[in-house]
Amino acid sequence: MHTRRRYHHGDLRAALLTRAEETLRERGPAALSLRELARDLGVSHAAPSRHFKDKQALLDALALTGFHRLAQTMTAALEETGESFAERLRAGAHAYVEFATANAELLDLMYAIKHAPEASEELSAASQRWIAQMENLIGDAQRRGEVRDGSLESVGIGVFSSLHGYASLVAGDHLPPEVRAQGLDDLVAYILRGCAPE
Amino acid sequence: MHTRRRYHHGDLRAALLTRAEETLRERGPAALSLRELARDLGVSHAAPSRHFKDKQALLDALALTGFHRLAQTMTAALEETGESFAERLRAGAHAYVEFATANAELLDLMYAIKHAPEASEELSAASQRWIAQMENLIGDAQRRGEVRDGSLESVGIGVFSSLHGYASLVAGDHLPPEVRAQGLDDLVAYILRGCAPE
DNA sequence: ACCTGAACACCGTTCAAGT
DNA sequence: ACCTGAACACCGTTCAAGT
Repeated sequence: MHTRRRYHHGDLRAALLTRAEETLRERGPAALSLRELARDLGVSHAAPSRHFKDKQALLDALALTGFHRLAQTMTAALEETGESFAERLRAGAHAYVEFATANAELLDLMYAIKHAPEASEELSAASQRWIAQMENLIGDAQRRGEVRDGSLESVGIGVFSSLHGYASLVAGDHLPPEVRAQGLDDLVAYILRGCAPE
Repeated sequence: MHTRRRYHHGDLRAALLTRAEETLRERGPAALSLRELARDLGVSHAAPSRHFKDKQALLDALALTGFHRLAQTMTAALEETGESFAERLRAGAHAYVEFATANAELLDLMYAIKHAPEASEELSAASQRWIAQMENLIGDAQRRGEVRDGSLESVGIGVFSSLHGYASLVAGDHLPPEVRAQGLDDLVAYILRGCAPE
């Protein structure tokens, strides 16, 4: 029992990320401090630097885990639904908005402007993965004749923008209550109109 | 000449906001420090607290100036264009995206989740002003028969979401280059389809 | 009214040193 | 490899005191 944990409880890197996400969710990004994380995990304040070269590196890693979880959520949601574009879009939209509201601060971090140059490559790849996911969805629907012709980009840009914009506005609590109530259903109907064949 | 400025150069509050926006733009939000602002303006580090009760209050005030400038920009853009919905939408979309790219960090701040409770009322009022602006635009277009019937909210939600989402994605550099090139034109066409009468 | 100066309790980061 | 302890140069905030 005493050889299992050498200095701390096993995997400091993972523990830091987990704890960081908790405080991010509970007390916001401004409250995130490396020293406090170290204190909470019973480790010296210099220990985190073994795993993250600086604070930004930890934030970048946190954002990356967010994208991975988002991709999983989306995939799971799309597997559990029907084949029609309307059903798949609705499922995807619900999953994205649910993730956004359940992880509002993390979503902010994921799409934050300031990322370290080293991490930004990995991060933008991750952010473009769900764009690709949506593009696949659109491509399939085009082949089924449920979405208008045109390049994936030209049809997709509206879908990404609508979904991301709505999720951001809802997560940030920037929509008046009248809009929020029926909002997602209205949005899906609007997206379907924007995608409908001519 | 020596009675004009007592301790500093006249209006510390305005000077703080101006300087803060400069460093926000040039070095990002993490680089914003009250002490450095005070140093730059040749004033003691405790002076800012006379005008902003804490750092968050300064950030909130900065976000508010952003909303005011955005509203001005939008109004100006809409005054210089034609009467058709297509023209007005295009003008508004261009203005919003231009503002977003020219003030990317500020936009992040404006829509940040974490605002002080006292300021959030004023801020959400400001954020809902441009939503109202868009709703007016939509209402006018409905009366002209250029936009489908339905409540302003149900038609508007798609327009806000699309515009805000696209602006955020572009400002944050989260769109692949292929998409960015023709993106705004594609987006406007998509929004028009989503709004078109049945 | 508006600002200063000192004080307090925090930060992030680095680096020799320990195991 | 992984972590500690001390050190350095910063922070935000508060508060008596000055003009």
